[in-house]
Amino acid sequence: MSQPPQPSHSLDPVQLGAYFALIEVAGLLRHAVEQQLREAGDLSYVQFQLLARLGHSQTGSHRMTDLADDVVYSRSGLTYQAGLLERRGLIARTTSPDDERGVTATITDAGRELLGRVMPGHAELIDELLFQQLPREDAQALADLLAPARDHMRSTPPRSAARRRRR
Amino acid sequence: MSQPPQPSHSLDPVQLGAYFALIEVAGLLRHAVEQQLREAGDLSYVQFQLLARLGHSQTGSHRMTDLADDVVYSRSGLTYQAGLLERRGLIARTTSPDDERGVTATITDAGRELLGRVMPGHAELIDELLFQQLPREDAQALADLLAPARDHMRSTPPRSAARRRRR
DNA sequence: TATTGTTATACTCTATAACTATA
DNA sequence: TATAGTTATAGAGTATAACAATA
Repeated sequence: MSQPPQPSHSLDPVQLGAYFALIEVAGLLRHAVEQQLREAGDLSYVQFQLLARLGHSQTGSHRMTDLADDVVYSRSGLTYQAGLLERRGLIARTTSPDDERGVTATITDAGRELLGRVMPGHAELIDELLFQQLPREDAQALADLLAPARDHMRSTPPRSAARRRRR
Repeated sequence: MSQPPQPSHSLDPVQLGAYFALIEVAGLLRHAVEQQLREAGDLSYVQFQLLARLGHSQTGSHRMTDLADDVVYSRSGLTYQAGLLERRGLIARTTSPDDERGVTATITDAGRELLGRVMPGHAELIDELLFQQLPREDAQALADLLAPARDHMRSTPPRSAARRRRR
């Protein structure tokens, strides 16, 4: 084996610090937000994400597989969460018109209503915890810094690898 | 009630995008890292964090309460995780010398050894997923953007509030 | 034969409350 | 009386594998 030991793979202190800060900020933020969502609408964060995706889409609908890829990491996990949402009448599931195997989830009026009821407090909390500390132009900078990493992680390596392994 | 509606609390699209990107990047990153840690050392992320805190400290020790505040969100959660680590001989718990109520956790040689064994693959993964997409100076910028938010969330609002509520 | 989604199941993690011991 | 830590317990969430139905 003639590869160099692993000189490029070690993280320098700056990178390590950025990584830990990222994990910690997101963890604290998510923890706080989960409490708010639970209190305001009895929603877990995943359930909120599902409602938000559906609510923001043009049709209010998505296929289960797409939701699983976007929001959750396993299909059975999505089935579980979607079941909870459906039981509460916040989404509806119907077989997809174009593919009889597929299931299309659609947000209901009640779902939109709940989303609208939860969102203001949600935004307020995010604003308070994150953006009060961050000048507006820094929010843009943060988004720009994270976008390429997100795109890379969404597309390429570990998720598809895990998916392949699973079959 | 004469407060203004909530004009300053709504997030603009840039902020909303930054927030979602942050949550998503951290979530994907953490998910990938959790698999690596599980495979490389049969560690959960929290367990890794505990070992890392202890390993990076000068003495190799910390009080349980400090660890709970840093890494985990409830004391019983820490007791559980510390119990798992102790059972595997990766940490040791002793009553604190200065305060007989306290418990001091210390990383063992086996714990250091495992940390050392897990760390290269960990760094490699972070590098691949995050920093290959991020020029070095951007890593610094990211750390600088996140630091004030981290400090703010660590200190003030929801954790201490929750802690007070708990009593 | 491959893919979609669900189900059954087992497991990990987390939090609440009650409890013990020390300050 | 307050604090540190543990224990018991219960609940939520996740993943794996087996399965049914459609492509």
